[in-house]
Amino acid sequence: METTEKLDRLRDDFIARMGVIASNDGMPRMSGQVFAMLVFEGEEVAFGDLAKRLSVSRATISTSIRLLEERGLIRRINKAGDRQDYFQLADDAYAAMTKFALAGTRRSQAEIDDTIEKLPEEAQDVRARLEAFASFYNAISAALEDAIPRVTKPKT
Amino acid sequence: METTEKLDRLRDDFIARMGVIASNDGMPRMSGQVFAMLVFEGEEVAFGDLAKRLSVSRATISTSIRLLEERGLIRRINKAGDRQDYFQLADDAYAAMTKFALAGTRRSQAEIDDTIEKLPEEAQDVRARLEAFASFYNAISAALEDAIPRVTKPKT
DNA sequence: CAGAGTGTTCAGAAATGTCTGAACGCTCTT
DNA sequence: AAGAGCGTTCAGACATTTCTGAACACTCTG
Repeated sequence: METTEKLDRLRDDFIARMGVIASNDGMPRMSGQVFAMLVFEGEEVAFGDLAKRLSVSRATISTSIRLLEERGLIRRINKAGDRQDYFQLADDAYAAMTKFALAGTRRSQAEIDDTIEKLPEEAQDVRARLEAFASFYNAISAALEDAIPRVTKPKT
Repeated sequence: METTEKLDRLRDDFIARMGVIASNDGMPRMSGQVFAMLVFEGEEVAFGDLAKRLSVSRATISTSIRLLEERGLIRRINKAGDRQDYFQLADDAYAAMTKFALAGTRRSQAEIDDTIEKLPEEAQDVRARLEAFASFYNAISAALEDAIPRVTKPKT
């Protein structure tokens, strides 16, 4: 068997799995697959190739890419003399991913804190329980924060 | 205004928000709402009351509860002389939640590692990129692991 | 300037996820 | 035994998310 063919099968399998993982994490499956493709390839991949190799319409690629760009996970490259857009993993994709998760836990904590503030004085017991819940999100946030430097690409 | 009414409004608002948070985290909205209700109430809540106060069928409560029990977030209580089941937050609900998230990141890492193992020798560059991806999940896993003791309820 | 190629948008189709109502097995009461 | 009340299951209704195809604006080429 060709080593190229083998790599192709492996890549497709990898992409499929990452799609599932993405959708478990509350993210569109397709965005996970685009991300996986870029991880696997390393080199810049053209917009049109993404659609072709993932067997999906250009419209879908467009919206998937918008999400990934918004989160700072990929970057768009404009090659001079080529009308197509190319894409590549962002420099600090993993740090960006962690920061995004962190923003989520912070937001959750803020929602709880907001409820706590509105509680009447008498509801001491409710307050204590909500504070425990908020502490949980706080601990997770702290953990993610600690992780950021560890996932950040060391400067070369 | 009655302080009880105010609490009721606050509770409903809290429950609604936690439903949204749950669904953002890739978990059924209803499970998040049941969880929120139990956090807010503190005391045991009857199966029937959950359905009534969340305006949802008993079937829905049954499946929501199954999920929460499987994840170790709540516990079921059988009161002698009462045919209804009651529910309460599990002792270490937040630790269980963290462990569940940890299991997810570990699984993701394992999927990547599995692909890495199958890579042919020649594909050094692909290997390096997948390893970076796996390291990311590894760092997050480590961070969550560190968080477990911090979210665990201190023994009284 | 006409034509081909690009990425984006959006209404609607398709797929997926979630909720319900009815049927069921169980236990307790009468 | 019969009946009432409980939690579970599952097919189907419903709602939401995700994908597509067509229309569009833009740019480059001939």
